[in-house]
Amino acid sequence: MLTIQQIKADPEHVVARLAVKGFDGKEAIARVIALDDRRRELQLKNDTAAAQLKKMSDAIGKAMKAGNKEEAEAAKAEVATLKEEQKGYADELAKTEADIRTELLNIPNLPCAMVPEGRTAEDNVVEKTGGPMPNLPEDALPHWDLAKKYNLIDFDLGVKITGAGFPVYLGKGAKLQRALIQFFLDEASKAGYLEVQPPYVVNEASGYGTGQLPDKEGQMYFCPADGLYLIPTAEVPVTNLYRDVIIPADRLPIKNCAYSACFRREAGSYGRDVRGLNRLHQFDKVEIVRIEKPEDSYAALEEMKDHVQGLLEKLGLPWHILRLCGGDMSFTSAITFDFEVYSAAQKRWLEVSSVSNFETYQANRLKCRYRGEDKKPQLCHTLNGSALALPRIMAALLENNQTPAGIVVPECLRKYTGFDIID
RNA sequence: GGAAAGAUGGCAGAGUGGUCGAUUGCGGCGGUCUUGAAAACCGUUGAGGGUCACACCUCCGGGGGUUCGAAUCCCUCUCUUUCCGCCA
Repeated sequence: MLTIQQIKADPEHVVARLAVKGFDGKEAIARVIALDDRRRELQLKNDTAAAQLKKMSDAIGKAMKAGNKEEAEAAKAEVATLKEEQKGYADELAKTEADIRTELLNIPNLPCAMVPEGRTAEDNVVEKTGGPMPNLPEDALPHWDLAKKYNLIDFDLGVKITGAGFPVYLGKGAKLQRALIQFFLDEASKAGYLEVQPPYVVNEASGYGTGQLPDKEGQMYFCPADGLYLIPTAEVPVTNLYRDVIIPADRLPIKNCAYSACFRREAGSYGRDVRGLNRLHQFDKVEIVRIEKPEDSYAALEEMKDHVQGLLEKLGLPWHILRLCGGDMSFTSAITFDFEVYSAAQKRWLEVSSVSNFETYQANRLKCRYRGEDKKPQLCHTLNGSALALPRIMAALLENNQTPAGIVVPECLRKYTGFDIID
């Protein structure tokens, strides 16, 4: 969430930036400022009363010890009214603080200066394009047909044992999945990311820490008996490793990568978007997460983009990078770049990675801080990116690499798959 | 699933109603000594709010209560550990 300091420093600017995200924050910001003013006022009153109470209690203690019974009793009576007064302040203070938090939780992050204006995905800016565009014959098959033809994925079996959106990978399909995971993890390790294996289920505090709660409550699978959420991305457990910690400056940057299964309810999706591997309830992803000093975070973001681009280059897929416009960005992000690959038989671009800088927005919720030169703890910047999500990579690979002889496995994966063609 | 114990500062670990935000040890930082280092010794070392800066206030897992006064007593929730059972 935004910090009070951020908001109070320049409220007009905050409202203006929120507008870029299509969020009308004028009233909410005004409410936050009013609440905070009230909070300070109450804080002062409460502190004064509490200090007075403390002094009087000490005096009573001393009187008791000295044996001045009557004096102590008299003081007790006096304390009672003051105590009543102080309790009133304390209660209202607590309520005001809770109100501020509620307001802040519902205000999205500010898009940074580089974010283009826009409402929808149509307004995203194509920033860079690369990779060889395949030249497929007219009768090229979409990946769901290829998956069936080569017995790589059984969607119906998934429906039987679980439901739609939970495919079963078989044989070379399963091996290709495993190869991709290993390839991605190895590449991340080479780039200096520490590999982490996190739990796939997290508690409520972690959900709030990275901003899935309360914003995307309905998008996560929830286990009511235990109050736990299935992770929608490894970003959640990995970033939350740094919740409530103060990191010594010399330990930054922190670079972690993690493979995990990801679970998303995807309520409200339908149509061609969900066909085959395009949108699943469970999928695999390798995620990279960084904790940075504020002054380093944008350089880190570039490095992450280069890393993702490198993966797509090695896989030989046609890709482009979108700079998301304000309206298409997520609640918590300050800037996001989406990577899409071209799925040649479907003739459409598929999102395979999303690389974001959250600046201090997540860190403020997480209370993830570092101690710099001046000894005072201050908020870190957090970043993350997919490197990469598997299903659409799989879809594009199957479609783009189909030949009359079979599906050609990219060179970089062969040492993991143990085969170079699917036939 | 059954039983017990516990939750205190970066860590370990005291503290059972009155200057306790908290003894002490380790670790960290600064210094003395040393050519340098180690050892030893001295000092320092939590977070949040608030202030120009002080003052001041809050925080001993969360919430509630008793009391003039709670880390300490009571209730409740959560979590952790250990033992038994079951099991990969």
